[in-house]
Amino acid sequence: MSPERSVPQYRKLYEILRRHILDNIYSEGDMLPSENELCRLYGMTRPTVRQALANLANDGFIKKRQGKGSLVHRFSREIGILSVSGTTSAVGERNLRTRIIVKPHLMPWPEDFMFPLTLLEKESGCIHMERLRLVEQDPVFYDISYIASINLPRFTSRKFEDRSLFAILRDHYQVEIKGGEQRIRAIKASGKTSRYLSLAKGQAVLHLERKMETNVDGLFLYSSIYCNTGKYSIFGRF
Amino acid sequence: MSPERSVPQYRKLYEILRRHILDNIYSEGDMLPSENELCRLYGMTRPTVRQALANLANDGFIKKRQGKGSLVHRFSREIGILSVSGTTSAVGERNLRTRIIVKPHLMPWPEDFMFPLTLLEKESGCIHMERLRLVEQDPVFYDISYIASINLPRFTSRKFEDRSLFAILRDHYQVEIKGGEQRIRAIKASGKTSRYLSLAKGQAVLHLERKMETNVDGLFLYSSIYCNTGKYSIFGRF
DNA sequence: TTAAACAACTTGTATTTACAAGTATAAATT
DNA sequence: AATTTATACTTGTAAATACAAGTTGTTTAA
Repeated sequence: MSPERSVPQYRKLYEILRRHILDNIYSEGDMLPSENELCRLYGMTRPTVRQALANLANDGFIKKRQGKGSLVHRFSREIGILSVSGTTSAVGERNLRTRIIVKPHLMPWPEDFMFPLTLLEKESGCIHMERLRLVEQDPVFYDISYIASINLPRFTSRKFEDRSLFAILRDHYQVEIKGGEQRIRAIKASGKTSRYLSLAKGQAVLHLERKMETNVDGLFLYSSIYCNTGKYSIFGRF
Repeated sequence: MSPERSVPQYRKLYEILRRHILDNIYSEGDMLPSENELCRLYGMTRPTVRQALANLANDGFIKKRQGKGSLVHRFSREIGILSVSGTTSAVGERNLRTRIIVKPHLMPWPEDFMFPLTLLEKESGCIHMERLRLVEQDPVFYDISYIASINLPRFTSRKFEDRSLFAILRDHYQVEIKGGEQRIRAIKASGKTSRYLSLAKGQAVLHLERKMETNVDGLFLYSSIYCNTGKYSIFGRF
C-alpha cells in the first residue's frame, strides 16, 4: 500500500550531504570529500556521485572548482521561498507557524485568474484556501492557494494545522512539486493584505504569483503570495 | 592570443536547441527529437545529449517526461532578470536601452556594503557605475553596480553605450558570470529612485541586492537594482 | 466489441572506462 | 634561494553499455 518507490542512489547521497551541511557537520568553507572518496564511502560510481554533487551545486549548497574540489557554501538562508524545490522546505530553520484563514473548500475558479487554465482544470473547479504564515510570531506571508480538484478525494476535509500543504499532497496523494514559475511585483498593501500582515495601508509589499508543476500531468498548484519584506527579505539563487 | 577555449559538445547542443526554441523553430508544446535521434543527428552519445537536455530543462526551455519525451516550453518571457545565467541575457527580446548615469570610476567601497567583502576586495577598491535601463522607452531598472578592481586594467575608460557590462567583462577580460544569489524586498520609492524611475514618491518598487559569481576566483559583481514593476513584472523559475 | 497482453518506443538510473584540464605539492634545476 | 619541472592529486568531458520504468499503439484473446 505504501508508496515506497525506490529512491535513486544519487538522491540518497544528495539528501545525506545536504543534511550534513544543514547540521553543520560540514561547515562553511569546508571541502567535501573528493568524488572518488565519496564513491568509496558510499559504494557508488563517479557518475552517480557527480549527479548528487551537481544537484547540490545547483541548489547552492556547494560550489565546485575544477582541480580543487567541492566547497561547502552553507549561506545564511534567510527565507528561501524562491528556491523551494523537491525536498527543500519553503522556509529555513526559523520558527514558522501557519494560521488557516480560509479552510480548503471547493469553489469555481475566480474570473481573470492569474494564470491561464486548461479545460480540464476549469471543468474540475478548484480547491481554495488562505493561510497566514508567521515567522518568529510576525506575520510575513499571506498565501492564497488554488489547486484544481483533480483526483484529490476528501482533500477539503483534511487537517492542515501541523502539516504543510506540500506534505499533505505528497503523503496522501503522491503529488510532488517539481518546480514552477512565478511573477514578482512590488505593490502597496491594502485591504485584507495590510490587515493580515499588520501593515499600514500603502506600505510596500512583495506580491508573488506562482504556478507550481507537479509530477502529475496537468495538475498544477497556484499561489498568490503577499509578503512583508520589512523584517525578512526573500532570498534566492540563480 | 584569443581565448578560443574549446566549447564542450553538450554546451554546443544546448546553444543550438536553445536558439531553435527562441527562434520558434520548435514551438510551445512541440516535442523535441528523442535523445537517440539527437545522438544520431549531432553525432554525440546519449550521456552528452542528456547533459544538454538537463541544462535546457533546468533553464525552463523544456520539460522532460519519462516515457514520452522533451516538451518545449517557450514561455512568455516577461523580464527574466531572475534567470540570468550563462549566455542568457537579462531581458528577453524587448526593446531595451541603457542610459549611463554614473560612468565607471574607481572609488573606495561604500561603508556598510550590502554584502560582506573579502580583504582582497576591500584593499582593491571598487569600480562603481550607475545605469538606467529602459524597456520600450519606460525606465524600469535603476541599476547600481560595484565590482572589485582586481585585474581589470583600463576598465574605467571603456565605452559602455552599446555593450552590456557582462559583454565587456566577457570579451575583454574573459570574465563570465556563473551564477549568484540575491535578496529581494519591496520598498517605497524615494529620492533618486523615484526620480530616475519617474515614479511618485511612496510608490512601491522592487529592490534586488545581487551578488554574482564569476569564473575568476574571488571576483564578484554586485548590483543594487531598483525596479518599477508597475508595467512589467519580474519573471523567474524555481 | 471490449479488454488484456504485448511490442516498440520513450526517458531514468547506473556501471565502467578513458582522457583532458586545472591545482597543489614536492623535487630538481638553475 | 628562487624558479622550473615533474607528479599526484582534483574535477570536467565523453564514450559504450545495460537494464529499469513509463507511455503509446497494436495485436491478441475473450
